[in-house]
Amino acid sequence: MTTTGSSDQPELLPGMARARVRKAPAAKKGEPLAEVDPVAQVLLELPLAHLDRVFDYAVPASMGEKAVLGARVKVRFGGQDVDGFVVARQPASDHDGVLQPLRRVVSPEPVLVPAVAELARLVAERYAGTRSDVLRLAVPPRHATTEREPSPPAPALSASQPSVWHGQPGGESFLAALAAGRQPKAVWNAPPAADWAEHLAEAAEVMLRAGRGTVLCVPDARDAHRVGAALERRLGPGQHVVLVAEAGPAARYRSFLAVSRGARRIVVGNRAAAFAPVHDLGLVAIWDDGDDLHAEPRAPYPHAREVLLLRARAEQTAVLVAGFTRTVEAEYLVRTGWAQPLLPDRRQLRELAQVGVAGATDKSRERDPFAASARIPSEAFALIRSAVERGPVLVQTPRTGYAASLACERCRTPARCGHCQGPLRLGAAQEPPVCAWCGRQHPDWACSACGHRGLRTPVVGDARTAEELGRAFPGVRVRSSSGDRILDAVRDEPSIVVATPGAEPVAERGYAAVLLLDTWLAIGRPDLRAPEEALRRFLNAAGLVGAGGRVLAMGDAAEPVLQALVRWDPAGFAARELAERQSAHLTPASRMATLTGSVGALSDAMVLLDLPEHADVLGPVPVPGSEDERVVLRVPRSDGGSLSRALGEMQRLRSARKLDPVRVQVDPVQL
DNA sequence: AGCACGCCGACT
DNA sequence: GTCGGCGTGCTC
Repeated sequence: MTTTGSSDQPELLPGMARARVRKAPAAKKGEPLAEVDPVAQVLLELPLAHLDRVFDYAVPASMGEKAVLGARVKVRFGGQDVDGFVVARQPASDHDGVLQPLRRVVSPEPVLVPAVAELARLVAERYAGTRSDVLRLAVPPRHATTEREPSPPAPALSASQPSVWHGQPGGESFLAALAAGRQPKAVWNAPPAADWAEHLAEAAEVMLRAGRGTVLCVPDARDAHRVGAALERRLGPGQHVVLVAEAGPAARYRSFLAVSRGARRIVVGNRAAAFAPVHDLGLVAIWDDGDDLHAEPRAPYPHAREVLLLRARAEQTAVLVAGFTRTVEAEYLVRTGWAQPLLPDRRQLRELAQVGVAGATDKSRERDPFAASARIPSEAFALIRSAVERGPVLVQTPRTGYAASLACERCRTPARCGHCQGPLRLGAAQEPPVCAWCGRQHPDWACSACGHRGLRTPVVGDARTAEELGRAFPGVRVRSSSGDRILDAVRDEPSIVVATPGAEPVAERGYAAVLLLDTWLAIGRPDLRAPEEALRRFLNAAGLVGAGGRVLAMGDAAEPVLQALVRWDPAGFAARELAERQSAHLTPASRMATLTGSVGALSDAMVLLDLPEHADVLGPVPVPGSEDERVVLRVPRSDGGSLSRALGEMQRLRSARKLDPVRVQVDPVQL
């Protein structure tokens, strides 16, 4: 109790305020106000949905120059000090009451530029969250020491390098459109052996030479540094920044400031880089947009691709969505005519890599699915033996403990609910399997592909691969890259590299061969995105092959995912996936959202929720491993905006009434 | 989130 | 007769 035994009046006594803010002069009642625009509109850093609006504050004369647009400030709000950003300065306020003065300008550094403030609004609206949550992702924490350093301007550009887009159909016209200041939109599917980092770097280079900036989002810091190296090769030092949290707070803030101050106009980084305040933004690009790392795990759970697309529309920029694979979302951009597809040349493709499938037919697998002979068939050993003489061989193997649940016992097609297409999970003991989305029981489930009635929980892969290969190839160096021991790159010399998906090192001149083991495990996951995700993982490994190398997948050659791999046809695969999603009313043809919370909170949330007319409500179903339940909402894509608005409105109502929290996720990556 | 205002139960 | 429960509302 601060008032105990004291005759002070802490709420009113100016002395207290004076004591606390001695360094920067306090805003005292009666102090004259700034002559120009004495009103600051401040966006408060509060997590409450109903307070996601600006509040007006008086700007004392002493802060008139420092309380610039985008500056961090401290203000008094409801009796306590809160942080915020100045989002506007105005000559007057339309607020009826008397304005509180700003308490302090934390620093005059304009860290929230208007374009990013607007982007935060768009993202918050789209994901039914608050601007303040979005800004926590967008604006890195201040680092005062770093802020005192200047951001040296970029040196002169080095001379142009030859184009790497040369052999890519449509590539040069895309670059020409960038250079001409148009806003081309493209979905690029890289061919095997492509140096994609170099391609992205060149697009940014073209943009920079045309006088505009670029944001490049890649899944992780390793990829960011790879693109950074390519940028430095093409442009010389000091033209770009790598913006990743892994660099630590000071380095991150230093990079951020170099961008916000306009000293750098190319940013490559992970998902948070999508918000980087690049001046004169001309191009936004994303590599491997199917990678889960692009999905922010903190509220409001925005996806970097969606952030970039919102930004492209708001800031009138070009767009490049790139990857070895093509997500259904990217396919949707192509299908609607919004983006142009850039595909590898078919003839060239055959020369770049020879892709095949071996072993593990259904029959042999049924008999003994884990026999080494079935897992690594003789063709694979033969390929390793011949390839390893020419260079490194990559062996991709599923992670140990790879999540798995119900699939057809015979053909391993994931078991889905006939009603809503949700994945089936094991029910309680002695109970039939249940849909994870709508909760319906399926006592007489039968496989939609083969009619078989038996279900299995696929068993998990193993960690013995490296050991096994070491025994089979004595004298060859076998290394592994996975988990927290990830290799960045391997030399161009004979070796076998066993890696889990996403942890594959880059080979200097490409791998002599790439092997994909146990493909059915990834394909058969009971996830909406399992086939798409499996193909993505396979293509990402296969893409690391050197020109003229060989790729061999262990699995069933009739499996559509592997056929798409063999034909190197991610576009065709994405087109079929999209068609299936459309007929099953799944995202991206439909917009989906989940509500998660306690049973009571969920039920009253649904009462407060003013859903669009054509909304489906699935569930609620219990969330495994918690007391909570979850409702899945689904609307036609054209109603996506209404759904987001309705969810936002519901959250504002709930927040104002201090009701138990309900977590809202719009287009959650995992369902 | 705090903090105030405002109508209905068990205490001095 | 009061002290006090936390339901709704406001915070520039």
